[in-house]
Amino acid sequence: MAARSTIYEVARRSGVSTATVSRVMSDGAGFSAATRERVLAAAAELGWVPSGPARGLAVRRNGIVGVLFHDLDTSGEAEEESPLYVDEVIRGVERTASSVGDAVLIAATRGASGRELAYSVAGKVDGLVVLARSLADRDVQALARSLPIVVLAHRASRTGLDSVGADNRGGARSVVAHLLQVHGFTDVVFIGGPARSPDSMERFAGFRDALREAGLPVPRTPHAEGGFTEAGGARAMRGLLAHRPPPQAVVCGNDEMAIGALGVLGEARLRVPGDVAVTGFDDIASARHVRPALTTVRQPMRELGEQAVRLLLDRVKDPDGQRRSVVLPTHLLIRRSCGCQGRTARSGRDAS
Amino acid sequence: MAARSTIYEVARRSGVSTATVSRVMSDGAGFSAATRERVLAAAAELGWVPSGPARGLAVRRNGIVGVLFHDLDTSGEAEEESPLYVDEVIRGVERTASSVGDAVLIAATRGASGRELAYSVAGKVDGLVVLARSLADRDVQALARSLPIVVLAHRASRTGLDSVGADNRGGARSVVAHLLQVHGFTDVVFIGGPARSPDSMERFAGFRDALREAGLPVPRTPHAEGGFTEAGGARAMRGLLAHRPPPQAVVCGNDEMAIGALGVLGEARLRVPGDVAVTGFDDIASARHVRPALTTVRQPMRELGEQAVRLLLDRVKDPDGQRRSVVLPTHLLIRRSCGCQGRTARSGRDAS
DNA sequence: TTGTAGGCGTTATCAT
DNA sequence: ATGATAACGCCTACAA
Repeated sequence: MAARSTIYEVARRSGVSTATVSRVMSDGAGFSAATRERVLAAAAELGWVPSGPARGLAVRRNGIVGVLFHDLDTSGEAEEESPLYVDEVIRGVERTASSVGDAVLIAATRGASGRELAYSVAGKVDGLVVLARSLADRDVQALARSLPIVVLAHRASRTGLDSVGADNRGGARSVVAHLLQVHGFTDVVFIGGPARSPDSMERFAGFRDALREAGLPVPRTPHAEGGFTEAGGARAMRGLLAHRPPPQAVVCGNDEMAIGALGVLGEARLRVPGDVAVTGFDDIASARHVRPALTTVRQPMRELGEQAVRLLLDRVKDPDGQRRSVVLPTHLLIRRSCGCQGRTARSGRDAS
Repeated sequence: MAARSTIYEVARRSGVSTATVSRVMSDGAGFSAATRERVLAAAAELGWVPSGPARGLAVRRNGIVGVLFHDLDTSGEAEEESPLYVDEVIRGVERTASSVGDAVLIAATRGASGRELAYSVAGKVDGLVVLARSLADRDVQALARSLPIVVLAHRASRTGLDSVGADNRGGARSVVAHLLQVHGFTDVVFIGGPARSPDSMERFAGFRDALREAGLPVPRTPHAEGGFTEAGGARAMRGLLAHRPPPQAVVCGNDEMAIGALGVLGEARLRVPGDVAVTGFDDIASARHVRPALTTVRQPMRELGEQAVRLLLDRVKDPDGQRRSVVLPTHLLIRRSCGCQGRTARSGRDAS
């Protein structure tokens, strides 16, 4: 592998100046067809790839948007937090970024080491979308001073930045209302995700909304905590069963925990939905493959990523425009695990 | 959002030269504690984030590794090619890249537009891992002239570059051998992925190996083609059933197609594994959630990404070192869909 | 149509 | 311990 060649070599080889090479490469005008051919030929012969950094320095734009997300320890242990969610968001980001010719820089923060990485990434991109819990609020604020940032799944109010999120609260409220109204349950428990997850908190709030509206007692905290993982959901379910009679329904903060709960209920010889109903949140692929198929709330993960990039690109163009905050609707997906046969309803609301 | 500040402003504000600021930021030596404090304070006040491109230009290293993969059209249509595989690979790449402080630039190619994107990405990274079918061979070769590249899931021999892949052939051979030897099947069909997919071709080769070794007739081409998607697998299965009596077993090129086939068999009132056995490949999450749980071959997707980056980083350090090619072992995962009750066996081989 | 030259923000080499 | 200053590779007026 030869060393990277530069615009100077291309210029010399094709007998023109670097300015002309640059013009040719940027499809600009101001050169003859013959010149163009010579330049292109020289470039091809040398296998020249223009330096992104050099160009970025010159035009003050890198053509890169960054995504910061949270990942568990690199230790390779069993507990994996819902990679599917993040992956879908990233996919959305990638699609809309590449539709305008931008590439996507991704970086996962893991505890303390994340701060450094975040700053490093910030220096390389034109803008940053920051997922929940990937970076401390004060660092987000600090970075926001020098580049456009949109936060995703944060409690928007706290940052004052452009933000996008899903209607977690409304979605949770609608599954729970379904459980209470259609199935007439009165003994319903909630298995939450990580305590500080905004998503988990909002979903629990929706859970409480539904109970309150039904005139049932409203718990102050989730009945158990499963860290958004399948193993965690299983553990939480086991804990629940150890301390009390089985509830009529268990509402899980996400699908993986619901799947974990399903497994434990099966081992305990409890029928789902016959003995206890189960619901999830997100609608990951496994939700419809698991048996019974999981009643859940779909959140538009990919669209979240897409919207985030749209806001970001707009912000890059207009750094001082008005702040925007969009919340995407969620949809109730009724399958078997709640006791229904498979209808579908909708819920959620649009945004500002 | 203020404009990005520069090292000059930090230098002026802290009353030192840019050289000193640079030294402080790079944890180097050669400055007093007091100076260090002043510089850090000034940097914090200004919210300064060093410019990645500028630094990259100066040190000739960006701290970015790129990943090029293939994605279907952005049209948002139904058919999604196994995102899970790519996501896992990317995750592996991200983990080992970030373990050395590098960030990851991802870009999906979609048909023709991909070429341009690929060249643009190549200019921004220190090295590139190129997944199968994301870029034409000649372009890979061209890019390889100016930066380190490792190909993933290519037929290594064709490129002459560092490469990593999984033992697809051995894995496929082992499931099929299981079907033939343990279950005594003689009428087994293969549903392949995209015709030009190296992975699919290798798996089909393994399928043929097993038949040949068992003294059974060996087909020249897959019995059907399902494009690696769930919908495609369903379509392929339907086609098969329309033209012939149900086979004893259907071996699918990947898990999503197997899941699609499972659905169609159910609709056709054929029992799995009672009437026909089904196997997959990859071991995606849904494979163990679907009923019956899918007998499949696990390929170490994340490790593929990790290995790729290791080779890449080594290559960056030693551009002229010897070419390396690693093939990771695959594992047979026996579950229910083949007719067993859930044992587990292994298969595969290591590499050079 | 084409060339010259300054600037983009850092790092690194010499001096001091 | 600190400061000038020349790269790094490209773009873009400004000239010609």
